[in-house]
Amino acid sequence: MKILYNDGHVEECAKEMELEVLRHSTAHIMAQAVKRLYPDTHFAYGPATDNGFYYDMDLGDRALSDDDLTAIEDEMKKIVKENLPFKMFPLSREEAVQLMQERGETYKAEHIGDLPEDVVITFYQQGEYIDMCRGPHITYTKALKAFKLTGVSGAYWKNNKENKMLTRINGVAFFSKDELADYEKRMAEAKARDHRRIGRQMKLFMTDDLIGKGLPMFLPKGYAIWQQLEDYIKEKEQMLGYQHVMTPCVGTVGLYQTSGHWAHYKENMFPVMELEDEAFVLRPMNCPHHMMIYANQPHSYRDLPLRIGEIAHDFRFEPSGTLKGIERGRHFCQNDAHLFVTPEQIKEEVSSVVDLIFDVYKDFGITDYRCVLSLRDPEDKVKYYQDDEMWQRAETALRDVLKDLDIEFTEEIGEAAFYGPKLDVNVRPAVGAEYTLSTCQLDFCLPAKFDLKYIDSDSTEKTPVVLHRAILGSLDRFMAYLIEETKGNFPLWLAPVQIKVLSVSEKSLDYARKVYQTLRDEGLRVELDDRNEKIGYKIRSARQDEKVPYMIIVGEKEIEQNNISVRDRETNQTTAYSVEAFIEKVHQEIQNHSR
RNA sequence: GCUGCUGUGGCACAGUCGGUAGCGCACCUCAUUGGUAGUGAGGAGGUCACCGGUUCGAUUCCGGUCAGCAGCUCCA
Repeated sequence: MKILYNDGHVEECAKEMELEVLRHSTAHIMAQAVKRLYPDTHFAYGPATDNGFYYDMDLGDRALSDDDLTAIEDEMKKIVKENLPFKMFPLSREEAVQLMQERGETYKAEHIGDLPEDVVITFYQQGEYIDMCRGPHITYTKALKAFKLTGVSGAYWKNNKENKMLTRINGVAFFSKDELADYEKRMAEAKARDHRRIGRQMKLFMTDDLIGKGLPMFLPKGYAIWQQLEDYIKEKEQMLGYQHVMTPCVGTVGLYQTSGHWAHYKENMFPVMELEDEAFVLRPMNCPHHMMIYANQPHSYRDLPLRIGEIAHDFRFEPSGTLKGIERGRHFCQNDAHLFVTPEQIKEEVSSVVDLIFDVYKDFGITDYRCVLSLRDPEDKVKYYQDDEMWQRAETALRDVLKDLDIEFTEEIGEAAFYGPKLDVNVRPAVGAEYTLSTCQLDFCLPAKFDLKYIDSDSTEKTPVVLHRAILGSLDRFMAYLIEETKGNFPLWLAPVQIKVLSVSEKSLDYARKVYQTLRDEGLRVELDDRNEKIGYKIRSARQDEKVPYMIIVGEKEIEQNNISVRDRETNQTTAYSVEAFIEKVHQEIQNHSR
């Protein structure tokens, strides 16, 4: 594909850049179509994205409907058919500003002011449409063969919520119609494994307006998974010397004033409850409680590291628009722990936390993640605790550990917690934006605020350092991730229903009940389908609705041979087992935690 | 929270250019006793999210509220 660069020359485009250029040019063509249909539209930014492009624009008071999008799409097709050439011309800064102002493009004019002095300001034009842009672009509109407008939403000018909200039209573009069809197929599949949908289908959790939005409730089958996760991670932690505690879901306002959370996050907390002479809030996090546990008794350096863990219920008043099933709710359960360590122990403890994270990911087969070293923005004097020396020390310490451990990571400025830098491990859900699954945060700040001490070997009082860490993050979110990764086909050890016994007919009912009871007595999560239905139908519903790992089919044949026929979810193969041999196999498999 | 879209039985959807609604799955009953992805017949279930307005009449049109979805912002 030939493209037009902003110095005017045309050249074959590097393969890896082609799609981006095509998509960005699609944004221009869309803008042209919009301008034809709604001449008083003013444009802001219109970049290429992962699968397509968007363009932010000011449409005045106009709201776009799906029909409007179709009309824009049709106009775009016309423009493609007209096969207009893309042309490029540069202008001086003054001329550029003047041209944009003449055309009413105030956002573009403002943008010129943000550009570096030495940059050459270029314009691209196809037909009657002119757009200030650094390019490069396709050479003719006919190069655009497969695109679709996917939706309209709002976005703030320059991503700042103080600014005017513009209309963003999103679209996708590909080289060919086949690729577009492929993309649409992938999107449909992603939607089908959205944890909210599967959660409802499999009866894992529910919400109800009368309970309140953002407050999911786990049903028996969802809670079965939950309990497995809780037991799993607590056992791992116990092996590593963690001690688990249980603390209340409320605390006084004073507690959060002491920690500093009050100043930063009170808008996102459920409002204060004032009773007798005290003021309480539902707790949004557990650090302060754990700090007080540490402070409950004096500590020697010999006690450290002290690892306090809790599967803790937290409440955050998240903005309504950010709620998303069990991925982000207003109540959730953290797999939280605070490690109280001496400065010398930081490296070893961070490294042990990182090991634990990856050990757990291995158990769950999680391979698609990204590590981020989240640093403070030194310019932001409001959000971050002000102590340059402390930040310097903490960020350097965390970075050094990550380097020593040979972990691949990117650094992101302004992503730190107010009290310290973080290592975040991020994943991408089936639908929606990337989020953090695990985190490990280095904190020199809260221990000082709570005046925590230990007596060092030289008999002097010193302040410990705290590592905040969450491995499964919140159990809710982790479960959301697992649902989407497995499409509800949980591994045997997690499956809410591990085994389903299906009777062929009434003649085998008694035998089926006996098998069912035997498995239940083994502590297995088993169900019996003794409905008056055909075996094919029972298999279908066990597969489709409940995604049961093992189906046991029992009929007259099995009674005669005193065995069971086991159908495997993965292979759809049926194998004959004695009940004892099957129990042995299943226990074995659960122990191994892998399939 | 902001912008936009959506809201019809438990679920997934039709439909009504204004005259109070249907299909499939699920559910219940009966018959069928069946062997590896849907046995047949019958039945029950909805004041079309809620509140107001327009109208002889609103599920349908208009306004508001609530909820869901997408994006933005945010995520200790």
